[in-house]
Amino acid sequence: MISSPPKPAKPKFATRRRLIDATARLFAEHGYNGLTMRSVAQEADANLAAANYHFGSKDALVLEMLSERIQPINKRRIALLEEAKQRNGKLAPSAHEIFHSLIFPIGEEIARSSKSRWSLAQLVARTFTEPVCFIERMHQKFFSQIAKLYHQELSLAFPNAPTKEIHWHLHLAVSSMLGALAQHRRLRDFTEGVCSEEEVGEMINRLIRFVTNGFIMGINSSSAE
Amino acid sequence: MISSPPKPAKPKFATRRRLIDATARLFAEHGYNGLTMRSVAQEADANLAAANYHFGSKDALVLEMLSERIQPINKRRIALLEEAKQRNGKLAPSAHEIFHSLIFPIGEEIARSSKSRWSLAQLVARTFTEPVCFIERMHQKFFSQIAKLYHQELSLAFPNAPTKEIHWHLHLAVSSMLGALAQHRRLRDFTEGVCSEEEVGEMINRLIRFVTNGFIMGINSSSAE
DNA sequence: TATTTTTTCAAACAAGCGTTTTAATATATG
DNA sequence: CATATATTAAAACGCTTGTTTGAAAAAATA
Repeated sequence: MISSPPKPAKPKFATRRRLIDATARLFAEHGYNGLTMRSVAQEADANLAAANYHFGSKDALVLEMLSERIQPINKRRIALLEEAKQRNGKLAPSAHEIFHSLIFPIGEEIARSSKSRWSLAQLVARTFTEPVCFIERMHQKFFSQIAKLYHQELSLAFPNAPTKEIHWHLHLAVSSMLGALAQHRRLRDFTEGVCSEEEVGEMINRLIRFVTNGFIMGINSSSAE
Repeated sequence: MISSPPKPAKPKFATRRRLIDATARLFAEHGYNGLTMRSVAQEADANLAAANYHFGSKDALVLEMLSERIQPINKRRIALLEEAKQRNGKLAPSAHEIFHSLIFPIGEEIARSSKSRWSLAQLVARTFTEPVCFIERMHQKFFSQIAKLYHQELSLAFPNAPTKEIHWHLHLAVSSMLGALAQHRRLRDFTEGVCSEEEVGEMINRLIRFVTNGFIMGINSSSAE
């Protein structure tokens, strides 16, 4: 018994962890209003009061969960963008590289979250659709700066395109990305079983090409005019 | 007083009307779970029990509202599609005509609903995002057949493209449409005031071109390979 | 080991939910 | 006008919500 582990896998913050993970799953599936403290407690196998003890309120719990899931994705986006810029030397990254850096990180995270794979896709999409005002504010805090960055980068890639055109098409591209993430779980139904939502990588690659094509064609036809 | 109106604008179904309209506004803004019977009653300037009296339940009320708003759009879609087919004679409609018939009717309805213009855009988008199961079922009833129709039409327009590719790209196109509708109200913020959400017609036209380009380029590169 | 701090747990709180009930009122019909 | 029907209105019904409480249990510290 001497070789028994000195610290028996101490579950110090285990409850906190389980609460956040349960919140992520339930928020993705039911949205903010459909998520209840009791459902979180049950899903996390914790007491009803645990969430309020650890986070103070429902809002704070959801906010904590969202920033934990979204911040890494944004960091990876910026990293991939920098990578592409350095790879190309002084040349501006191509539209495909830019949209790859925008969309690919979400695919990575979806693949990483082993169980209930496409719940993260729903979660990201729901961040944009949820009407609760504090989520809107948070999303603005998380995404307004990164949107500015992408607009800037696309302006360098398409120096002849008017600023307004870039704004319009970037908006369409981002909206398409979010729509595709939100609708991903319906892929099988929508295609009558021809396509499966298991193929996350394929969907991400197709999505990147789709918005890249839409963007390039739209920008070119507007500046050619 | 002889010329007084014989029927003083009898408000027979006026309450019913106001209840449905209020439900549409509140459902678009807050979703199913965020919509309460009390908020509907207040918005419609009616008694709390009125909605249950006229419709029986919250579910029935929302269902009635949804079918009333969505069915005309679908009918217009089919009409525009038929129109394009007859205009082209034996030739299959182009991708642009097909996606025009899919997306344009929503723009028409948004323009028709004078006040709170983009609430219908949110409503349509929410129909696809809402997690409540009965809405999913209803949406399936309303949209599965029309999805089949569009797949069929696109197969005629692109006879060399594999069925799976058409399914994938149609799914991406529809997702993009829904994403753009859901995000439309954020256009001004997202573009830092450069673009305004008032320009519904412009956004619809841009959206049609965007998804048409994404679809055509994707399909061509897949069948060329 | 004794004591302090942190975490869990069951129970209860007021507030809001959809729905029902019952009576009053307006409208249409004979 | 009288009577039957349709609609409105206020109050209450159980039930669920987020949050709080106070004591028990566990963990950490000394």
